[in-house]
Amino acid sequence: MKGRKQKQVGRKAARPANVREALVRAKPPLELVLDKADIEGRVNVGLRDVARVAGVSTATVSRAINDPRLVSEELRTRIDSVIRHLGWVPDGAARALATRRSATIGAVFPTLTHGDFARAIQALQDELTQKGYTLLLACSEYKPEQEYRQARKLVERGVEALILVGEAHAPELTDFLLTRKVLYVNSFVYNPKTHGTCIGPDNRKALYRLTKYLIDLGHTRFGLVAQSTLNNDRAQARLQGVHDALAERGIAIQPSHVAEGYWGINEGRQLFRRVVANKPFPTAIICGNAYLTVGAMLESQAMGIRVPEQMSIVGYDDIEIMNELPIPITTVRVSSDEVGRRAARFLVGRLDGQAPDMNFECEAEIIARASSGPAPAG
Amino acid sequence: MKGRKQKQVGRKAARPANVREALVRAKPPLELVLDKADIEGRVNVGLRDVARVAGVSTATVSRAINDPRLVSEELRTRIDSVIRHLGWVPDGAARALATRRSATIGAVFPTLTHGDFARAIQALQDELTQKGYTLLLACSEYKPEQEYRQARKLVERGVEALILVGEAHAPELTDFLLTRKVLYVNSFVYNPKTHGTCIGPDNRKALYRLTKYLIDLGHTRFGLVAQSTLNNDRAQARLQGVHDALAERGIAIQPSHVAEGYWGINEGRQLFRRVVANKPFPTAIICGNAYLTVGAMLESQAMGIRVPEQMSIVGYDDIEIMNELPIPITTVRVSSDEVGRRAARFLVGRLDGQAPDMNFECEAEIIARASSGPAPAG
DNA sequence: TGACTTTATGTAAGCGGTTACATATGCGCC
DNA sequence: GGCGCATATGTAACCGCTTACATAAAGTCA
Repeated sequence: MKGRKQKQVGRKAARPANVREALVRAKPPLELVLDKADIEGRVNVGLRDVARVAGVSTATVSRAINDPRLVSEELRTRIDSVIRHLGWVPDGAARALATRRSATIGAVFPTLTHGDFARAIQALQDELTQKGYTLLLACSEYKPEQEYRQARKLVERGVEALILVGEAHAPELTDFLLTRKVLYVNSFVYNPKTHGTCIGPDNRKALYRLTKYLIDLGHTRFGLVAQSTLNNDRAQARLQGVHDALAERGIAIQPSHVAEGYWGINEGRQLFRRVVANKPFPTAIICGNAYLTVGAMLESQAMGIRVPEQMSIVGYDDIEIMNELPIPITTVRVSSDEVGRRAARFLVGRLDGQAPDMNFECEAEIIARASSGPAPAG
Repeated sequence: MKGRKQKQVGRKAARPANVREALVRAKPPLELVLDKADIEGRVNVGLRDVARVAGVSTATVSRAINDPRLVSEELRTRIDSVIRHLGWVPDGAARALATRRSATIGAVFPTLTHGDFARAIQALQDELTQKGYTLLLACSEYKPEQEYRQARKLVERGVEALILVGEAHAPELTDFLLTRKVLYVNSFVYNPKTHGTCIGPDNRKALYRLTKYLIDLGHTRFGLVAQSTLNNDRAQARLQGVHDALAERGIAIQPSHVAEGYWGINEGRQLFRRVVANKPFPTAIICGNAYLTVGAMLESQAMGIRVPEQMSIVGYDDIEIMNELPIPITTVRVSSDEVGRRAARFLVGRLDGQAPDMNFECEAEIIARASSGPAPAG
């Protein structure tokens, strides 16, 4: 690194006494001193410079900014003004190193482009900022191995805790967290049986209940526009919920009425077409996420299917458009905000040595709208 | 801080020679040494421990991980295995402090919940990760003063550069960046006249052209479902573009045909109702952002207005649903990905001492769809 | 073969803060 | 007045890495 200056032997020894004492005694006009300090050649002002110019020790400056009560009124104001004039900003890395606290919390989300994750992140951030922490964010793109790498990097960056999504992680990651004793939480899931604290909805239960709701409406022929369960334990759990509810009533689902895909309105359309291609088509379609649902709904309308008279369509996740389409869609609402906020509070609490290690189940509420109704007669 | 151990006088002096030499000569089974190291009482393993266990100097370990070519094959593998066994993760803060490089870039976005910002952020992150940087993210919630605070905090955290959105910032922020000589870019805008590099579409021009496109279709009665211009220079510029185009043809817009609001489909609906309440209603409605547009479109359909026969509706920003509604919507497409990617490349380039300081205008393309057509006769 | 590179490693001084411990001063009270 | 204690400041040793400089060993070449 070429920026580094030549050895600065004697720096420490040469400076303090004379300069400082001169200052203390003479108290030259502040401006003058500042200019001098500027000129002196150091690229970045440091706490030491503040101390020198203010004529105090580094310890006092440090105290003045971290716990002002420890410093006399007079020095405090003097130091403050020097800081302002010098435009000094404390160096986070140095502070982190010295205190061994980074006041940073990391999060690895599959993606930012899902509205619910975005909302959770925003809530997370608000909450953390409020408590004096910073969020360090990374994306796994639904790849466990990338999740592992990112989490590692975050730990390397000194995060004091980690927020993950889901409960299924690469084994390396679990090992890593365990051996390093990293505090973390699995968000967007509720499954007390797995390792680690979890904060989120019980995905299985949510879809179990949604399915039962449809069964109670008399439906027996179901179709699934499912989200790929690859590397997505939430989607898996939801699917499980559907199957559990159906099995309970001895209802079988025809394989050709199940289509699995990723994400997006258009994808939803395609999958929907595939599902309804096999007559007699299902009277109830359950979709795996919000955008797939919107796609299914739009396609059903394009195909002239009457909803809910001929067919009920329900989804998961309650984004605004679910309620704004010509036929508002029945769905499951989970407060992503709450997930984010709770996760933040939990971790901060633990870091501050409070808060028991407790799982938290977020409400998953069925919002019944016009897209679902009784099964058509016959 | 109670975690700190008692003064460790003599630590440095006492350790190296004897222990190390013993190791080098004796080469006891690795496992044994590891246990010992574990037991030794230090909570976190550090590079020093790795060095000690591997029987080399700290410098060698450092080199082995940062520039392996400098270390002999033999030592390299020995060190690697010790690192793995010890589960050591280098301390980012210490490294940042020593190198005075954080390999971190900060970004302050108004919100994460806008799809285009989310996409830009994701692109940003991908690109940065690829180049070995980390993204530190913050939200301003459209408040300049919060933007300032967040940016400051990011600088404190040691970011080497900053990505902002828009060109209008709190004066304190501009000052701060200037005096601290922080590298930054204004994203999502293109206006070479302002201070700082900008990367994004020319918002004014984009809507100027969109408006002209409508004028060329024969429209003369315009309505605006505008996004609030408060603290949003992009929205302002877009509005300006509309006005410029209209002024050029001497077209006046009736004040009652302008409604301003924030965000959301529902908001779009309300604003749309307000605009069309004043007969004769406009034959062309220009909306300020994607969700307002969707709202306007849905409401127009709910009201039974025939689009585009009676009225053209156009928007800004091309999110998926714009193309999936029964009447696909004409809009302006800006590649948020590109904005993010370019911003990342630019900053990384500058940091590495390449890349000239150059503004970049992203294409803003008009995507003509079914929602716009010739003005109704008469 | 000896002076001169090159290559592999070690030594120790930082990086810019924090904080334990030492010191100095002021105050209350017997 | 002297003792104890609280308050305000200073001194300097760390935090866990990197890296300039020093050193030693192994080529290279005239």
